[in-house]
Amino acid sequence: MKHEEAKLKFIQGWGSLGTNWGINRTMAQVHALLLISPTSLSTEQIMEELQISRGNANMNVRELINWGLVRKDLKPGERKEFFYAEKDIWKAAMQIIKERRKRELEPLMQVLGEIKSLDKADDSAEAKEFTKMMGNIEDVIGKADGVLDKLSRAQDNWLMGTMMKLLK
Amino acid sequence: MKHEEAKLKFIQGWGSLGTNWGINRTMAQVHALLLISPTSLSTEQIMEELQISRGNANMNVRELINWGLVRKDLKPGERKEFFYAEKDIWKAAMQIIKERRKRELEPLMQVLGEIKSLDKADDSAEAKEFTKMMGNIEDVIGKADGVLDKLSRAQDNWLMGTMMKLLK
DNA sequence: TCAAACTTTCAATTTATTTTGAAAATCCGA
DNA sequence: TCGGATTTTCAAAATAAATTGAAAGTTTGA
Repeated sequence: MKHEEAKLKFIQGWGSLGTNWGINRTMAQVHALLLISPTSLSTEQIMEELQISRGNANMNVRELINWGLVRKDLKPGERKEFFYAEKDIWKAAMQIIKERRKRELEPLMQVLGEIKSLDKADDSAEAKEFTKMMGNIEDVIGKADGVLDKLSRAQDNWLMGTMMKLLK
Repeated sequence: MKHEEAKLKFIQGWGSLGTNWGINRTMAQVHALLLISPTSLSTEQIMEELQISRGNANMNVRELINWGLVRKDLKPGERKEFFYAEKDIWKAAMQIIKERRKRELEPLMQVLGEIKSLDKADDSAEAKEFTKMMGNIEDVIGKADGVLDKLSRAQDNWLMGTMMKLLK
């Protein structure tokens, strides 16, 4: 397979993967493009390679920066901004886990906490099942949250070692 | 908080969580509704509770059945179909992991395999970075895939015990 | 076999999301 | 401070995804 062909295929693939995970296609494609680029790229280069508008390119690069997946690379003597992606996929994955945990799991736990304070006077079968389910969900999500939290802090502590054994 | 209010809040919350994970809002809401219902529900009841059309209800129930999260519950003497959801959230989570792994990770690994067979004659910096990155990604994804695979098979083997220790 | 009960399909519509592109804002050297 | 280079914003347009609802299909009891 030729380089250009493979590159396109990868950008495509990464893009549609993103789509399945609630990440917009273009953002994932910009990420893919930066991942495989040995040098940092300007907005123009991104526009050119992906055939997207300036506004779109700008927006998605900004968002990738918010996610902590991409950084600005200011070159001396250049007024333009260049961008590069964290190349260590493991680190990038941890970064994504960390962000999603913060953005989604934490609020959900919060909501579950509120909801659980259900009127105890209501003892219908429905209300009982509901309360039970809330406890159950909170428990499982809480545990998942705990693992992800540990995992995302795990760059150099015991859990990493433990996980690595599982991964061997 | 009153039961009806809490119920609504939960259905809402579960729905918007789904949205962030590439699952359509209604499907997640139907799932939420069935999760907290102590009895199985008919299509009519689902339409009524969520204020959605018959077609929509049918489609999303079908999809939940495909995901292995919901089953038909045929009541003797009733011609209608009723539906109930797996109530053990841990099992449901495993089911989701299993499905997504099959639907997304496996195809991605496949694509990466193809892409890696890159024309070795091309020794530009770009091509080298690309090949390196493909190897890196395949490695991380392969490991994640391995963990998820083990996890989803883990109902009663060693990994479950090991994970449980991490979770304590 | 018929017909009512029920489920599924799918083209048309509605709703939500993404993208564009040009104007406004910002930045920076002289 | 000015003016060109660059980035950011955002209303409008384009695209994508979800939803409806009625027609078609299926199942079942008599």
